[in-house]
Amino acid sequence: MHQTERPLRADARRNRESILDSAGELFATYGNRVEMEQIAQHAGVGTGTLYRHFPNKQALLIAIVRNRFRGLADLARAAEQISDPGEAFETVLRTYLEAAENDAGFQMAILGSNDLDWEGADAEKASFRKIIARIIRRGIDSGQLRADLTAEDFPVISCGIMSTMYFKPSKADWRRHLELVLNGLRAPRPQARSASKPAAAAANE
Amino acid sequence: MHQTERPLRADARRNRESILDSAGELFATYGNRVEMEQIAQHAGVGTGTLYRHFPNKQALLIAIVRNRFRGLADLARAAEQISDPGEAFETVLRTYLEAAENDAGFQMAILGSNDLDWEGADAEKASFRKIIARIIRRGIDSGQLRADLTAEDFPVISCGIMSTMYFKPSKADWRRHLELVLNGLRAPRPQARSASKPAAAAANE
DNA sequence: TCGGAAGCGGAACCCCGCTTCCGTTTGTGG
DNA sequence: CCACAAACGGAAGCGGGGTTCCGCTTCCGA
Repeated sequence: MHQTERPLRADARRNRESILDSAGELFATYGNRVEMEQIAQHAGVGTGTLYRHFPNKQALLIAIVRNRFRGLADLARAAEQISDPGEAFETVLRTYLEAAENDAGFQMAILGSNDLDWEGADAEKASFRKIIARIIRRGIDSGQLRADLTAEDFPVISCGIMSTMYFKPSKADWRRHLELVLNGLRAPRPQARSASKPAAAAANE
Repeated sequence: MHQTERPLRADARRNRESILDSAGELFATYGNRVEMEQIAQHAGVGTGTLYRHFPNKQALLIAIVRNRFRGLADLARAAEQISDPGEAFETVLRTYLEAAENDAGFQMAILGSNDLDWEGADAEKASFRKIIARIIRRGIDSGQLRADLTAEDFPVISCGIMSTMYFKPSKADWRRHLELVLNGLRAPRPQARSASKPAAAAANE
């Protein structure tokens, strides 16, 4: 279908780049409330040029969010380098959320916002899904994460904590939320394994 | 300012009621995407009548969400009747989320959606805030909830789990998310208090 | 250097949903 | 039963923002 597309003219490529940059920046701040004209202006082009490069607003947004997907994968890879498995896990989560804190593009990448049709973004998505799976597995194997935790839990959890940023006035408090949740993800201390209470635990019943 | 407002004409009151009902129902399903005309039609009135009763769309939505606020307070009061403090807490949370599952009005009541100015809804809000505070206090005093849990955590937590409903395809999985989080809210088993590992815990290192 | 294709700009267009306006209908107190 | 204020309906108005259109400009290969 689109093999051998002749390379863009020099000015066109520059503009395309500029549009993506501007759109990324403005979208980070304003979310889908950005207007096409706003983007055009910031990029120093006319709206017509915008539409030469992207058929409509949604296509432009998808292009941006795709970039963010790649960013998430990078963060995950970086976290994977950490030797302590538990810390690796907590670091992915934390850095994801920090990235999302100031960038609606990352937010959307994490949420997977359902009112956009993610055409081809599945590829990028799967790419870091795999990394996350490895990190979680490592955390479980080391006994630091609950054994029943799965890779599918990850987007749910990050989505949940992230929503705090949106909706709750004290924006900084997502960190507390994070600690609360992490606390629920850690494996119970191994010595408690013999669930039949040893002696002292008659309290709650 | 508005003392002694003469009672509405009979038909007017009926219409007002019908509008609130229809709006509540449609808003539950469609969220702010409902159109005023849609509501009018469903209520069997003209759009003009809508605007006779509510100055604009936002005012109508606020009226609905206020009702939902009251609904939340009812749920909280009901849960408070449960004798076991831990279960009382878990029940509020669970019933809130179940209410939200099929009603965007409840969702908005829980989120406190920031792009509406909540004019006078603070009263309703404070009303159940108090109930929640009591429930949490009871849970802490009984040793079933983490001692550092506060009433302010509650909206954050419910907001977080709720977002899962929105954004994640497997809508039913918010229940798993809930369990995950509850796990982090429960007080650590009392006997584990001496955090210095007794003996068996050499595994992770 | 020159021709023409590729690219550009931005005013105009269009759609959509909230809101307003006003002629008509309906309830109600005297 | 009458008169009149209150309430109604829905067509028209309006604003906002995405998208299109087309005459003009710029790049680039021959």
